[in-house]
Amino acid sequence: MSSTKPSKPLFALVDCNNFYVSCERVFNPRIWNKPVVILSNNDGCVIARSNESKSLGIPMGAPAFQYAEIFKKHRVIVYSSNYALYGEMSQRVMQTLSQFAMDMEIYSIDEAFLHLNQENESELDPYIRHIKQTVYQWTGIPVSIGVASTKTLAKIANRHAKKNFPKEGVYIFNDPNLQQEVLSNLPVEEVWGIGGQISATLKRKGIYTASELASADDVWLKKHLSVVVLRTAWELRGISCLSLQEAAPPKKSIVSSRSFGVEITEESDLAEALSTYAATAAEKLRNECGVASFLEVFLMTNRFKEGPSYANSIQITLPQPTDYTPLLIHYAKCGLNKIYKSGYSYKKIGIQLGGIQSNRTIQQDLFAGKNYSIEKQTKVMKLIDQTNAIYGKDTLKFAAQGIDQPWKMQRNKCTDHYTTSWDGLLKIKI
DNA sequence: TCTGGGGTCCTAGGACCC
DNA sequence: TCTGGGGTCCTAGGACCC
Repeated sequence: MSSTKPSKPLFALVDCNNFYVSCERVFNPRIWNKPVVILSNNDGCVIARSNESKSLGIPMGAPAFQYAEIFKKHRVIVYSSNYALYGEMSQRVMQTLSQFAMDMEIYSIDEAFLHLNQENESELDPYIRHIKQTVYQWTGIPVSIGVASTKTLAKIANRHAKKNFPKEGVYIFNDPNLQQEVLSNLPVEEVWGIGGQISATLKRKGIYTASELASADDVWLKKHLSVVVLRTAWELRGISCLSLQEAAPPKKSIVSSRSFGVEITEESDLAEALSTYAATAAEKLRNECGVASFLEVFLMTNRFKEGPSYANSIQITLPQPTDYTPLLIHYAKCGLNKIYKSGYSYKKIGIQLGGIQSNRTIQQDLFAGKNYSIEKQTKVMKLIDQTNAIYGKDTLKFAAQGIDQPWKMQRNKCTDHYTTSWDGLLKIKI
């Protein structure tokens, strides 16, 4: 028998506190300690809130127009979302975190799992606090950290830290009795992976808390729900079923869609918007070094509005997998033409690229002597991508995307692009 | 007037094959 | 009277996440 015992995995979940709000606060100390909310595209609904806004009872996802009174009454500071800023701040946080762990999974724009070595227990707590402190010092972003033997438990530890130890912002599940107590008090729908439908089924079975889910019957869970829920139950028991995904797996599909600033009726306007989203999706596709083998166009009227409604989608198989924007625009417009019906006011259009494979597969055709034009296409797109990367998005774009873009989304309260544009640099008055 | 966008995984069921 | 059975692949749709 081998003498080396495999060390038990230990996961830390690092989660940025009120991330979008915190990003804004880094560049604007005047909004510290004040209620702040960040709105979705078209300034539609609330997607991030400061603690002060949460205390005012403003829920996540609240339509902004329904809360206009409350915003006014409590002088809530309202911003449009500034994704250029948030994306860049996220990179800074992730880069900082990468110094502290051999293995790390970037789970979302504001969350990362770290794989910790099984430290001496007395050293673990100060180490975690050191990570938190360093991220704050280097980026200005406050984070909370939860540590446990599985990802699902680390999520719970993190939430527990945020809720019950906001000052420290750190919680480690290292006492089984305390862990059991936390799980007993945690409603099952707050467990990671348990949403509305599943929790409703669980409650019909008399399972209301995380600890009841942990001790539920495996066979029943598998039969009436799924292996996903079964895995979650195991994770709650401390058996790690979800491993760290260090490298982001290649994307299987890429979506680009937006609601319009104003509703539009003409096919020509829809085509402009669709071409723009096709160009965005194609750029993402090239960043992934992928080519798409089919695309889907979808189109819809305002689902919240009374009156005639229409929604449709169409899938188009491309003659050959490609990442070439003009071709994707062409086929997207063909799709639009097939599903467009006049007489409706449209609210949203979008494109999904699917059947994504590595672009190396297709480049082999180069050597076969056929399709030599692919080489040209690749050159052209590379040039455009590089130009836009250096001089800013849309420095070069396709005529099909339109000039006036009347459909463009509204972002009336957007802050400057402090970190990604020369014009956005902070100015200091002396 | 005004209600986001972008992903993943799993499962059931149909098509198809031998 | 009589209508196999088992396996695989694909797709649509459901559920969930941030």
